[in-house]
Amino acid sequence: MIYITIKDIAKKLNISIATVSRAFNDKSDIKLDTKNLILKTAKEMGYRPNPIAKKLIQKRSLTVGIVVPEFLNSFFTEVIIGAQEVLFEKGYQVLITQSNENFETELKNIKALEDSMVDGIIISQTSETKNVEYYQNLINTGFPIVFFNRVCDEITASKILFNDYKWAFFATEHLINQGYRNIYHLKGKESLSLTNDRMKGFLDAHSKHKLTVTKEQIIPTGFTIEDGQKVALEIINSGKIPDAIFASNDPSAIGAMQVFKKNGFLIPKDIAFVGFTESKMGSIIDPPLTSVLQPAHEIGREAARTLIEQIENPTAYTTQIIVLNGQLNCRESSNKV
Amino acid sequence: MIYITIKDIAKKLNISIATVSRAFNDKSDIKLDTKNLILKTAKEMGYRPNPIAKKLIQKRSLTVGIVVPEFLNSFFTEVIIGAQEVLFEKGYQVLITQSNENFETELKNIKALEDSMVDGIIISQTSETKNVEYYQNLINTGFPIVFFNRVCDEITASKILFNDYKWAFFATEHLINQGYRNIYHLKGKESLSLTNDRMKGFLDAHSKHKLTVTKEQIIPTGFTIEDGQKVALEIINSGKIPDAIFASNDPSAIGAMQVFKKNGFLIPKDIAFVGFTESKMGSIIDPPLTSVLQPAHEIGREAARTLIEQIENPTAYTTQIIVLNGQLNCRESSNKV
DNA sequence: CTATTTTTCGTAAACGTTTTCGAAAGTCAA
DNA sequence: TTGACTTTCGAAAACGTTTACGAAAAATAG
Repeated sequence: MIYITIKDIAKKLNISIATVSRAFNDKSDIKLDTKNLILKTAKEMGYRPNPIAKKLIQKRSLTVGIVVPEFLNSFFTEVIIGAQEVLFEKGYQVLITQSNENFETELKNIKALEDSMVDGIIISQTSETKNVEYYQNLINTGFPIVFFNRVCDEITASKILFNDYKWAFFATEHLINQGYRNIYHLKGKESLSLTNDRMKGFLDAHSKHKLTVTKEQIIPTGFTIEDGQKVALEIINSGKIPDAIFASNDPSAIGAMQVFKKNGFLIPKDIAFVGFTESKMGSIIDPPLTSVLQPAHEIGREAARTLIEQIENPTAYTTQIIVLNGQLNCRESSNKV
Repeated sequence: MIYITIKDIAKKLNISIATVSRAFNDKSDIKLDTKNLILKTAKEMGYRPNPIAKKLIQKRSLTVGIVVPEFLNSFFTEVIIGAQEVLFEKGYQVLITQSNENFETELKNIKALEDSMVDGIIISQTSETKNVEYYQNLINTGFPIVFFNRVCDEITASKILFNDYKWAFFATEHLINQGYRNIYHLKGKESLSLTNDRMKGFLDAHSKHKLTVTKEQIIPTGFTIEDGQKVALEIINSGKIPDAIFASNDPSAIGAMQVFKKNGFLIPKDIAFVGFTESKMGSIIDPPLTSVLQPAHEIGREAARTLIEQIENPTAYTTQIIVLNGQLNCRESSNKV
């Protein structure tokens, strides 16, 4: 690969490289004629500016990194698509990494992105993330970071959030309104604040309707289909069967639902299900799964917007907490007849 | 953000920057003592090498780009995960872009990646891709590219393929063996070679069993759930109902299946379904969808391996066509009882 | 026509590395 | 002690840009 540089153009036109550079950067101190000449011959020669050199001198990479815990579920990929839209529009490159729900990998990703000199990072943490120190240090140096979805309360930074409490409350209340009285909650990993928020919503909905919740009704679970299956088996084996399950995400709800179905339970007659974070799978499974729709696309766009603001205005910037709205998609899985 | 450079280290230790550089690059011409001293003080000072400067001088970015048509379906994300594994291991950064099944966007992505000076590209084209010129030019300049899954026959380059013909043949034969005799094929977009390969497999399986195929049995379709739903409606409205459908991917099979179910057809009793490219959704839908499993993960790894080979050995390299093996996951949707 | 301002351009330094070349210092044998 | 190697290091150029500074040229004012 042979690259044409501004030197080549300068030599050919017998002018200085400074002038050539000016032609490409919309500088005022260049005659229109020469500018056009340069642009024309540059095109003829097949010149393409070297972004690496530009980055080196401008100390900006025009690249931002995105870190997600996984991308097999469509939630994160939709967020990414949304973020990419606004980032591309503003001329930013996007580096995507996934942590495989593993904190070590997450840190590696962050460091790799730092090494790539990204101008900022959009991140949703793994469910294993505990060590907050690294992030806080990074943030303290002024490095632009925006968190979304999976965040730690202890970190002070801009966050794009969903009102997990409110929607968990609504989802639970929906079940209560349908007449369900013995509802179990599959809550996620302890380290995430969304876990507690959703649980609190679950609890408060019960309080509001003067229903008590016992310890057994709340079961720590992971976020995968397999986790849901495992928990469902345990419940069935215990012999105490709830009449409804509110899971803190769709995959675990689906996993549990599969196992109950396989064991002869009718849904929603014997046991109802509500998930969280609307997934394509949820609308396809039989019966279709009631779930809280998170505005994934909008979350991505908002995160990107916030990050760009922080990058391009580092001094005036103050951390923002943005809470987006959702929707409860009621479907058959929770429809008491 | 204040960066420590090798200059700072050199100044502090009263040595030259050349020596500092040598310490970090495992060069032989440096005393072990000084090397250790440099490494130690560098660490103390919080030095991190500037990858941009390194790229500029080394004319290599140690970054490769991945372009996929979409990533809402798990196939492509799994390929990406596989590719990332081997690329990260070899020290490469990965830039992921998605084209939204749009050829314009695909070209934009390619150009953005070129501008980022990636060392090579792994790509699966959109179903709209027709203009082959751009790629052929790029390849002719010696730029390393590896294609996978969605490829054009006219382009000569390294490709990681799946034997679409063979597995479409097996899938069809499976239906025939189950006793189905009036099988429709939802084929994909014309521009992709996999479309024709899968159709040929479909046809040849019929020939082998001395069954004729009429024109009506082959229906051009898109790759989404919605496309499948649309086609299913058309079939139902036409009044001529096949006893089985072999779709050229899972989403279109699932979409069609949903519509048939909703219209009172029993699956697989009234109509059987077979998909292609095993998806998570396929195993979750009721009844579970028979589908051809593509080794997505392995495809990614193989593509990465091939690309790295080409990047690191540009002269000796010859284009490779690698064909990977699959598996037919027989499930209830095609199980004639 | 001179003086002043404005426009246009070239020189050179800078960004943070790697690397070539040559020189200084150390080692070893005779 | 001398010469020949070997080891270790520094000076400086290079990668492809941008940009501050100043000078030349052109335009304008008086």
